[in-house]
Amino acid sequence: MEISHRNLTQQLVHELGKAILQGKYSENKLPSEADIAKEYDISRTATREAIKMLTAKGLISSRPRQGIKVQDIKHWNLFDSDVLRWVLLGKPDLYMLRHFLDVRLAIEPAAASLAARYASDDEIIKIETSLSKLKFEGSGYDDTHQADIDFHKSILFASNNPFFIQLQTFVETALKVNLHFTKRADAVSEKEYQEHVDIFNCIKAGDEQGAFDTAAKTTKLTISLVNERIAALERINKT
Amino acid sequence: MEISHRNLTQQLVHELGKAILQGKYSENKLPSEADIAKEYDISRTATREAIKMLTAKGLISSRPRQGIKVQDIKHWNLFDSDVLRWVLLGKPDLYMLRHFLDVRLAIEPAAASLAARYASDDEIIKIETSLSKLKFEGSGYDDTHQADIDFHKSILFASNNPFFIQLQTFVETALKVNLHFTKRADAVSEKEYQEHVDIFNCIKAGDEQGAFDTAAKTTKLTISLVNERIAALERINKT
DNA sequence: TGGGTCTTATTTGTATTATTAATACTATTG
DNA sequence: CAATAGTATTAATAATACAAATAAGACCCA
Repeated sequence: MEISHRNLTQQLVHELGKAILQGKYSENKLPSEADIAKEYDISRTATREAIKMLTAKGLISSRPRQGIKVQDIKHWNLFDSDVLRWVLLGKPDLYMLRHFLDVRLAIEPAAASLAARYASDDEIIKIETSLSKLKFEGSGYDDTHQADIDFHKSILFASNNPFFIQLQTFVETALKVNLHFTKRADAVSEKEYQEHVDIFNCIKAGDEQGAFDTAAKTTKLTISLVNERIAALERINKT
Repeated sequence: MEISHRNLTQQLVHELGKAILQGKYSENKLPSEADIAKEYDISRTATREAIKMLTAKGLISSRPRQGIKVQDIKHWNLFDSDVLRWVLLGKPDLYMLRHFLDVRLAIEPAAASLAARYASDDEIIKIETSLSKLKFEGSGYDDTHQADIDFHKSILFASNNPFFIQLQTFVETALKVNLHFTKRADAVSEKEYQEHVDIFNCIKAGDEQGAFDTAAKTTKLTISLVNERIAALERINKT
């Protein structure tokens, strides 16, 4: 196999990352460095650097004489956006989507609550801007969903907590990948828009509990929808 | 400077990680690969591999002719336990502690709630075991706190959500580092123990809302303590 | 003078080769 | 049979050379 030009190491990281997450390597054992280098027709140096990057992300480990092994999932840095993308691309299933939604349910109400307490005027304006883009009728599907993503990101940013801020890319990556598979024809509905407005109003008013509750309500609704789909799927599998 | 033998790359990753987080590199600019290699008396190959690992963790970026630069904090993988350790060791301040507690407040009640729904019998037993070690009077300070950490970890594990499970090392690292700075003479108090018991009982009974609330209550108490200390600190700084 | 283009120097990126270190496996020997 | 020494495999490190990218300045021309 060959990979395109420009940053061979980065390319290989991506190729191997995807391959690992697709379960391409049986028994969690990768080929030796030399074999990988040969397979992708690049030097062992570049190969080793790619291996090191994947090691840093917790995906693999390598020891002399033992070779390169895939680590247990509990070591994977799932909050690394690369890893997350590979996971979601590798197994785009409803269960993983629910797991992810459960994290959002933990994160986003908390972030909204913190935003209600700490957001600066600029940060409030940022949230409001993406909210207005969400409403704008003439915009296309992609723009609307980018505005949706920006809305969530700006709330995380406004939390003024570096951990939540770091989760911006986490949420963005997951939302984008999920759109691949749950793409709906309609744009954001009026009801959804109203919920976003409610969240914003609570944040602007400094109502921490209200921001928490309204944000939780929105996410919970999505979760119940996914749970229904999972339940339906399981009924089909049983028969 | 020199670094000890055995896994030079790993050692260098750690040295550079700590140095970066201590703000050792002014203007966010690191020396060139060649200079770093010279400084630590290792080859450029090993240096590059260390650089790649730090790049994978989002700490730095490197481009030809431009050199190696420290990335903006929003790119750091704060949920990587290495990065987290460097952050906490680099700036052991109360503000970062509060930020971390705010994340715990988001994570742990949610995990407890999921555990109440999904925990298997084995996972329940695991939680109970660490709880019993927490109570055992004869155990020393370190053992008690390890049991405390294990209690929180076993709840995360019992959530059966890979994202929360991944946060086990996150919580463990942060709790251990924080103990360095907030070390109290007393062990876990009777009241704290009782709160842990309450959380466990809710999980065992499958009471999702109860597990959420009791877990949140415990963390909120700690947060208010830290907030008081911060407020006191700010009063001192003003005068 | 202003602005675009070319050259050059610097730094990372990649390749190649060799040597060392760690370790699983094997054979030897008491 | 068991402890030990040997052997083979693979990653770890090193040294070196060259390629590619690019920032900065030189240069040219309208």
